[in-house]
Amino acid sequence: MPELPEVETVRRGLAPAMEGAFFDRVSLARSDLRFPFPDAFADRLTGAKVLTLSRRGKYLIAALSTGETLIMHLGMTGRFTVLSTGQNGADATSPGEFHHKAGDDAKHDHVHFDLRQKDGTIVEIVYNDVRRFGFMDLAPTDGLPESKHFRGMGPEPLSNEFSADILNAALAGKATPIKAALLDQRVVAGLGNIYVCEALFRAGISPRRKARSVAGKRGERLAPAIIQVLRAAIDAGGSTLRDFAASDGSLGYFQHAFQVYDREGEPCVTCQTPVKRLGQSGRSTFYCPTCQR
DNA sequence: CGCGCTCCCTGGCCGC
DNA sequence: TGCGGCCAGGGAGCGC
Repeated sequence: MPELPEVETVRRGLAPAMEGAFFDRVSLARSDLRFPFPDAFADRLTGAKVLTLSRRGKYLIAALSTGETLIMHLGMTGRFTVLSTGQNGADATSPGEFHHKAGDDAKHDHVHFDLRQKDGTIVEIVYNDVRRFGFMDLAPTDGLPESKHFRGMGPEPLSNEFSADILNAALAGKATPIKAALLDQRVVAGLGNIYVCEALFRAGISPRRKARSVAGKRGERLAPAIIQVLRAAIDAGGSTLRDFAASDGSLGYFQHAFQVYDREGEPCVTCQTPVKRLGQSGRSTFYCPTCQR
């Protein structure tokens, strides 16, 4: 479940291999993931230089020298593995040069990128996605914020565009439970089920409370709680939870710091009340019925 | 338009 | 030991 911290961790893992490098070869094992790849996907990438690798919400964004941007979403189980062949391209197709990728099944390797580095070496990046909820797209770099994946997306929670006032304004008038509101990428970008549960716990707010009743005093607590839990998770290198591995194959440790998520029946870290599980908008919500009001 | 629900996809896990 | 069913969940789409 890569959410913002995990995607940021992946970005940091991929950036050294991608920024300033050229797509030397692109190959697809199938014509679609969650959605079909865009027309001539491989051709449009081949030869392009990666100018920057950034992130918006849960999306990875590679700005290219061609005027297009490569947009990548990891869905539920998407992972990137960086394979250094140590040689300049000739070895890239030699099976002996491929490093073993612990935990991955090659039958779910869907995309291969060969990236030619400034020093001429080739670094291979493999995208593996068991459930194929991830996808890739290309869009003109010019006007990207208004393109379909980003239009209407809420503020980046770790940027200056996010604050308690901004959050309160987005929640005002919403009758939906605060849990559902925070999962809505138009309210704030990058939160998923885990970090919404954790942020609500840290802010002492019940996931069942109407969003509009959070706007105000509780919103003053919620915005900092969101920022803090995301920062802590990024610092820990992202959580791993079942399917996730960082792009360099290492695992994060934030999962050990979950205070409510996936802890049904276990004692609340604050008051010892058993953590409750609740179904909301088709997802599980975990919360402390005593601490969260 | 806002809101809530289903679907997509696979593998891990649980109960029988 | 095998098998059926449930669960994980981000985002698109659809219906009310």
